This record gives sequence, C-alpha cells and structure tokens, in this order.
Amino acid sequence: MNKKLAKREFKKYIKEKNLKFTQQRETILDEILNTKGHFQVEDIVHNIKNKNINVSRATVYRTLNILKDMGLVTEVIKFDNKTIYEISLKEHHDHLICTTCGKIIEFHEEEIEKLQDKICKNYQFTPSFHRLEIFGLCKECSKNSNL
Amino acid sequence: MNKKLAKREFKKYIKEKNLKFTQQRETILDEILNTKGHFQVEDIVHNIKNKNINVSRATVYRTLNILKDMGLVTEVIKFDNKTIYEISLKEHHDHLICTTCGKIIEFHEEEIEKLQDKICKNYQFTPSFHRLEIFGLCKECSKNSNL
DNA sequence: ATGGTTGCAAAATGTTTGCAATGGC
DNA sequence: GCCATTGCAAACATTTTGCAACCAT
Repeated sequence: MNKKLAKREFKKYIKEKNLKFTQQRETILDEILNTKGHFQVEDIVHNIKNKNINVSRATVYRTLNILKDMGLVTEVIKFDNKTIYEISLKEHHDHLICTTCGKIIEFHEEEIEKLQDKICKNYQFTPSFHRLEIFGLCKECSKNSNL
Repeated sequence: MNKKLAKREFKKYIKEKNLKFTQQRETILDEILNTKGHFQVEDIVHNIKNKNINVSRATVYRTLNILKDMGLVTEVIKFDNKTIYEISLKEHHDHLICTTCGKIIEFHEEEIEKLQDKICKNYQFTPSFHRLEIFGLCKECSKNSNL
C-alpha cells in the first residue's frame, strides 16, 4: 500500500462511519505518512508544531484511535511505558528492540506467522492482530557490555 | 521451579545485591506466588489489604522491579494501558488475549521459540526476553459476535 | 550504627473526557 | 443548520520519586 492509497482508504473509512474529513485529521495522517518507520504520539505533536495549522494532543490521540480502528496504524511496541506506533504500509513484520540504545530492528518470518495461525485454529481463536517483541541487546550494545 | 525454590532464589538475589529481606518484600512475593496465573499491580495491593502487615503501592512497584530484574516476574501482556504480570514458575509460554471478554489463553510452541533464536542469531542480537501477544476473539466471543 | 527500605504525598507520564466554541457537509 | 470535531483544561490511570522515619543486618 502506498501513501495515496492510504489516504484514499482513510477518506473512505471516514465517510462510511459518517465522520468528517477535517484539516486536523488530514494533517495528522500526512505527518504519519511522512514519518519513516516507527513513531510516538509526541513525535507527531512535535512535528506538527511548525505547520500553519494547530493540532492539539487530544486530537492526535482521537485520530490515532480512528486509524487504529481501521487498521491503518498499529501499536507495535509497548516499552518503557511508551507506545510505539507504525503505519501499515509495508507487509506485516515483528521487532527486535535493544533495551540499551533503543534501536528497533524489523524482521519477518513467514514460518512464525503460519505457526500462529495453526495455534489460533487449535483454540478456535479469531486473531485480529498480534505483536511479537524480542527485547535484548543489539550487536553493538552486546559488544560494549562485554568490555 | 516451585514456590520454595522461587523464594530461595529471591533471598539469594537479595543477598547478592546487598539488599534486605524485609517483611514487605516477603509479603509481596508470597502474594504473587499464591496468585495463580496472571496478575496486575492492583491485585497485589488489594489482596495484601487484609493482611496484618501494611504494604504501600510504592513498595509493590519497587519490589516488582527487583523481581523483574532477577527474571522471576515478567510483564507478559500490555493491553488497555495496563500491564499484566506473571511469575516464571512454569515453562515459558505466550498468550492469546480476547479483546472482548479479556480471557487469556496460554500456549507454548517450541517451533516458534526456535525460529526466534534463529532470527536473533542472524542479527547478532542477544535476546533477554520476548513477548508474543495475539489479540482477537476467543471461541465464545467469536460465536456471540456472529449472532 | 549504618545504610538500605518504607510510607506518604507529590510529581511525572501517558491518555481520556466534559464542555463550549467551531467548522464540515 | 445540524451534528461531529476541536482545543482546552481537568480528570484519570499508572508509575516514579524525594524525604524523613524506620528497620534489617
């Protein structure tokens, strides 16, 4: 999925739910689409500060809830009492998180996905989304901790 | 690992780190050991209310941090802005979480664990712990949502 | 006796909400 | 014009922290 399509999907969803396509919502979505990779609420709030339109933190949260509901944004990491989001433009993947430097490495392992499906079937569980976080030390921090 | 051993390990860790084995810490550990399955901070605080010893919420948090550091307690689920903990008495496992009724189903899939190790090796990443959460609808809630 | 620990209240975070004013459609 | 949306501040929830009194060793 690309940015244009994402925006179209958003407008479609907005219309379906009888919501409104406001300047604030557009600004927030644009900002998220321009953010490469992972982001936090503060990033969005901060980056919009320089724009000619004002968007409050509350509106960012409210818009994120819409984006989560429609599945365009996912809470991919919960770490350090923070939520890290990601826009679903790429194929699904999971994360390695370095607890020392905070680096995030993405990986995709089809075999793990398949096994998860198998497990859900076993339990007659209907999955909507999942999150696999592996915490530890990245290559560099691993080296440094051995010194 | 059983309860007795867990307690012994805790005392050992406490001694190693030059900390103190206080009544509060013992009470909290006992409470956690008696809690079957998952628990939240409020559960512990609430359950200790009836005891003859008083333990403040702050002390529960501080003790949980020690238990997390030594690996005896893990933050297994982050959902709904809440943290759900678990004591590591059983073998490692992951969770299916029903977003409607809150039911938690545990599962263990050795194959997934192996694949994770493989991935970490690939990235020269040193894992310390991981968390795999699959959110969705349990069997019962799945049925009800089809009505 | 010493130095870690506790409880308390306050503070720090992160997130949600009530309400009056505003603005899409 | 209707009704959703916004900004603001307040509320809320969770977790951390400063400090004086306390207690395990």
